[in-house]
Amino acid sequence: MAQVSTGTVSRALSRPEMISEETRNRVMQAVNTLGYVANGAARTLAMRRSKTIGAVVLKFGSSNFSQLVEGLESMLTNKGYTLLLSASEADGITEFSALRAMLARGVDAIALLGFEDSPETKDILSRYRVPHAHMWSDPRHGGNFIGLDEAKNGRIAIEHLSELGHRKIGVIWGYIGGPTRFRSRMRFEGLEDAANDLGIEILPKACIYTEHGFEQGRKAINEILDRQTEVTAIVCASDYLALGAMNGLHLRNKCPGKDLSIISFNDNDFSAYVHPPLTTIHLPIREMGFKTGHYLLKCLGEEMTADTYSLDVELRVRATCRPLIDPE
Amino acid sequence: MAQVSTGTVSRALSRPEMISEETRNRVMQAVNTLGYVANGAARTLAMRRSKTIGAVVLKFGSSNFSQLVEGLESMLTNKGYTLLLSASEADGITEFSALRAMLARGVDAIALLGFEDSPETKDILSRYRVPHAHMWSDPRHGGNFIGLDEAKNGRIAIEHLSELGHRKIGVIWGYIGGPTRFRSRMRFEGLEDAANDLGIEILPKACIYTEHGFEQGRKAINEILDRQTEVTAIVCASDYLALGAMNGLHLRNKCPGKDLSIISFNDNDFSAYVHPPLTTIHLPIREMGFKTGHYLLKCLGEEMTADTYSLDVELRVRATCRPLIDPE
DNA sequence: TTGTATGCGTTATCAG
DNA sequence: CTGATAACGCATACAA
Repeated sequence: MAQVSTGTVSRALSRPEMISEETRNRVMQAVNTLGYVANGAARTLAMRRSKTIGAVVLKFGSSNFSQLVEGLESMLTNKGYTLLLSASEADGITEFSALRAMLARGVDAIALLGFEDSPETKDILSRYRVPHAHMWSDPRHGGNFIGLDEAKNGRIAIEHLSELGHRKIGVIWGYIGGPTRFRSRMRFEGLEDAANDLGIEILPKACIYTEHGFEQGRKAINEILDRQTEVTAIVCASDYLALGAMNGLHLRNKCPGKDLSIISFNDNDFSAYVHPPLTTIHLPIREMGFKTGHYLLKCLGEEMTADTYSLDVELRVRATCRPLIDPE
Repeated sequence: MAQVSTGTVSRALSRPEMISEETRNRVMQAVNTLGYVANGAARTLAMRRSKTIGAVVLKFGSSNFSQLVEGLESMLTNKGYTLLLSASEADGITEFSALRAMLARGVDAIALLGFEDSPETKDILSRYRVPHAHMWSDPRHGGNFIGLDEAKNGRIAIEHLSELGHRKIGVIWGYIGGPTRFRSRMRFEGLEDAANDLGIEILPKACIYTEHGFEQGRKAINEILDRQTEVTAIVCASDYLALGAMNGLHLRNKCPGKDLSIISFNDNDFSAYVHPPLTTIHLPIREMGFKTGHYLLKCLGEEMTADTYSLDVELRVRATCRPLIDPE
């Protein structure tokens, strides 16, 4: 329609500077009236690059699917990439098969969440030399392990409680299986270290180790209350647990933040919406998505501006209603 | 390596029944030791089908991104499809450009959320004859409009309040722009109709029309309380508003569910985790994702089992702590 | 600056 | 049942 060869059209679209203004206009004209959209499969085949990043998010408890994916996606879109998502809880979708499917789709790089790092996985990943990153894992393991300084997170919680005057505290901790265990463990170690440093006592009788969940939090706080300890504050591993604990307190006519302080890490966003406000340590999940995208695109030789995404956690005291108690 | 032609390999992989057992084994053997994964781009090019569904979720207020996408994704994965996601809030990502990008990627079908249905959009959609579905829109508009019976939802709220004996109620309603406005409007009409039918009075002085959000809910309830009306219950359009309203009650030392009943629609999941439990009308968002996937795959000629996904809403009374008041 | 020709890795058609 | 061969629609090296 523009009276030019296919090659010229191709160049007009992907490298306009190589084409004279006149022909380019003619081509664009035709493109518009025809509503022409280049065939991505053919382009991928020819260029051996799909401009697509795969993300496979294996099901696990409190995975921050939504925030993480949002962060990753917006980063990629800005650079002209798209996100191929595999987050299925369907039966038989294993680590390996999900990965295989991604590779078959021809993704340029892969973001992983909740992977066991099995031999098979490692094998297929290395065989295809696809850039990949493990999200929410231990950043000390290397460049493609994107994650938080969990020990620091734990420390922040204790420091905050210490400043408020708490001396005897309890812990409701959530069990997480698999490779993500580390983040739970690290955070707890940070907790313990800081408690030692600051002269805070973690009463074993006020510590519960349980599954994650609202119900579990409620049960846990009940048990702790039954044990009649002297704790003035409880650290919860996740906001699910914390909200359950709050509810448990209410049910026994105690007021969170007054009779017993609760501080928690918020993996999710909803802990912002409870009353009385929970003291939460905000984890930068969305930013983790940014950082993952940033890393992968850099691996692909994309020009990336300086890494401005800090993964520092941020303490957000949401105690606008009642202050945490001062035990003195 | 298996001493066969490429054609045979292709068949061994995608149509095993056409191949003798012996050669098939030989091929599989080679596939395994080689770690061979077929090139999806080439396959797509040859078959003119990508086995990929695009979802473009335009940013808007309380979109249930996460649940909706999860539902859609699990449906697709079960049928061997994958999800190409575009949910960016990046600048300049318009309805049209997002759609274009999807088409360029060669998706077989498209799921839309939050679309204005502009002329351009319609044009490109019809030009490419790609099966598509509008999620969370008015199901009365046709087969590819997947959504809820919002009028019924409104009615359910009123019926429930009526059964509990409420006679004078208020409403905190959330404004949503764009084409999704309908769901808000429909729901409200259902509310009004049912109120008329059941002899319930919606006091204008206890009605607030506002943006969605936690803060907005808090302000709204404050205003309503200031107006000193006789309402015994408030219907909130979304759980964001409801949680804000709850908080507002607490701040004025009133107890939700005792001094004033609150009922809300829960678009999100977190309203399950508050105290005292909110009476909520659970909206089947995830199921909407299922249904969308079901519809699109059927358009693509996929064998689908009978449609078992009901989009009926479900009233979930979470009043395990304190009952709604009986105003008699 | 533009046209031509070849290759990208499959699937599908058609013989054998 | 299997092998050759021609699309599939684009990018690119090379020629003009």
